[in-house]
Amino acid sequence: MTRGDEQVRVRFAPSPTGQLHIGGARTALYNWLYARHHKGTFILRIEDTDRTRSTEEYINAIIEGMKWLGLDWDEGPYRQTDRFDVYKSYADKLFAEGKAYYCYCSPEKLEQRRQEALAQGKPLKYDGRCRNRESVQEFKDSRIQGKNAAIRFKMPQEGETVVHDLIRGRIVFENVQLDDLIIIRSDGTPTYNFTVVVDDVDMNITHVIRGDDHLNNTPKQIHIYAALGYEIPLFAHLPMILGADKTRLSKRHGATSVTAYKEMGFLPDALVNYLVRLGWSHGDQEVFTRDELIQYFSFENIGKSAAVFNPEKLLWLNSHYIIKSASEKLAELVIPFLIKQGIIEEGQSLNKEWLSKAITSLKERSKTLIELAHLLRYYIAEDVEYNEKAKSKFLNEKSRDLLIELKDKLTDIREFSVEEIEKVFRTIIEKHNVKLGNLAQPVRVALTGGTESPGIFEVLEIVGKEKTLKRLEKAIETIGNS
RNA sequence: GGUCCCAUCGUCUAGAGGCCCAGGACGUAGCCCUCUCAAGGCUAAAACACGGGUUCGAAUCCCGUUGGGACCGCCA
Repeated sequence: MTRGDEQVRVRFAPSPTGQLHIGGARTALYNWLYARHHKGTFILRIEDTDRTRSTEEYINAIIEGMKWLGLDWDEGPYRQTDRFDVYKSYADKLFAEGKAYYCYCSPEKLEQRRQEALAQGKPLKYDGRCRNRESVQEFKDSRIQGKNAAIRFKMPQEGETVVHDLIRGRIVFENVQLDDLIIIRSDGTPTYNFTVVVDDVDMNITHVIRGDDHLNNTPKQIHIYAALGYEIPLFAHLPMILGADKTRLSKRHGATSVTAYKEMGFLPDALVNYLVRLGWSHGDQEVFTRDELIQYFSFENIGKSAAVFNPEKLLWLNSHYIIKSASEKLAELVIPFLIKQGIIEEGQSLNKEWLSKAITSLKERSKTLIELAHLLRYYIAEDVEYNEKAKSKFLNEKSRDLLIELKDKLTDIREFSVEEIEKVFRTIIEKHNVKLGNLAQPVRVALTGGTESPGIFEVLEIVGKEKTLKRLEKAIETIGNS
């Protein structure tokens, strides 16, 4: 049995030194899709061994982000800080077997040597001066003396290491290039390259799917897997996500966290759909349901080159998903945005059916939930504020009589519906021999404050008879006063 | 500097030697629809980085050049 035939076990292993990043989210997504496609296990593991930079807050943010995206995990979240004794025992084992050694070089000394090497244009590699000189006894003595030593892993110094990457194929590394990396710091805590391997071994990970910024770490990790006596997992290194200037996506390119996109009014499905297409494709298809993604996903269709993050396309997908979403669902999602924009009070409830109807009229005009909430204001608020240009262009003597007549006629109709309202409009424009626009635009300004809105009959119906008449009255007064 | 990776429209991509004077999508422009704005429909401009091979034939395979990126930590 080879690795590829085993029950798939994959993991997403973020470090909580920041929010869940767009790039991390895509890595998580690909892991998730791979696991779901193969009916395998998806594990969430928090790599928090950097105690100075990891925070509880970020751990929560990552977990919330994963949940929001709908990427559910089957095991975990495991935390590496809970597993220090595990790493320690593996490190001791390696030391006992002569596969690791203690290093007494101080961080300052090492940094100094690195600088010198850099200045001389030499490779930045640990020179291995502690590699062969330590015996177990000497180590114990040094401990007793209170000297803190780090533990380094003995890398092979000749030959080559081949990484068989599922996306990139065969990649060969010369072992001379490999550094004897530190696996346990002098304070006794384990380092990243060691903990990943130990955890992957312990959790029986079959496929390591991660960003290709880890590609250069892979040969080193392969030797650690081997030293631990574990079969090497299969690797898939994903191309990076870049900013518009083609450098690694970072804060200066704008919003980079999943949370930020949530707050900007994006739908999780839109983000997922956008992210999945950044590097992966299925023919010409652009829009996918989750089930389709799970069904179609495979490494074969993942590209090798880095992708530039394009907010415009995300926006298009988001508007697409908003249009496709049920209004009833959007009615729930938009509430926090209405509160934030001060359109409703916290705890204030709106008639659900009415709100859904209002949203149906606005969906195709909203690229985000923020925009949707903003447009909703003229349906919900008691009053509207006029856009100055719109006011001077449409609320004037030319429209005054039409508005008065409209108001009178609307007052009399029994049913305040699109059909009845339209009849009234038609009667008036025929009588005065004007185009619909001559009446619709002034009414639009009166009802919404501006010149853009859904169909005017629809707007009237949703605003309702009482408010419509009130706003028409106010518009007529405004004309009179100007 | 060393190592590794990558290279099709502005951007995401299709393309597994002939189906490609390169297809789709976002964006851009124009037109249609129309009470406005959208949505939708149609149309247009827009790319195989360069140079050598291999081959009857190359976007596709090989080599080189150039360009970009990542990593080289007692960070992850």
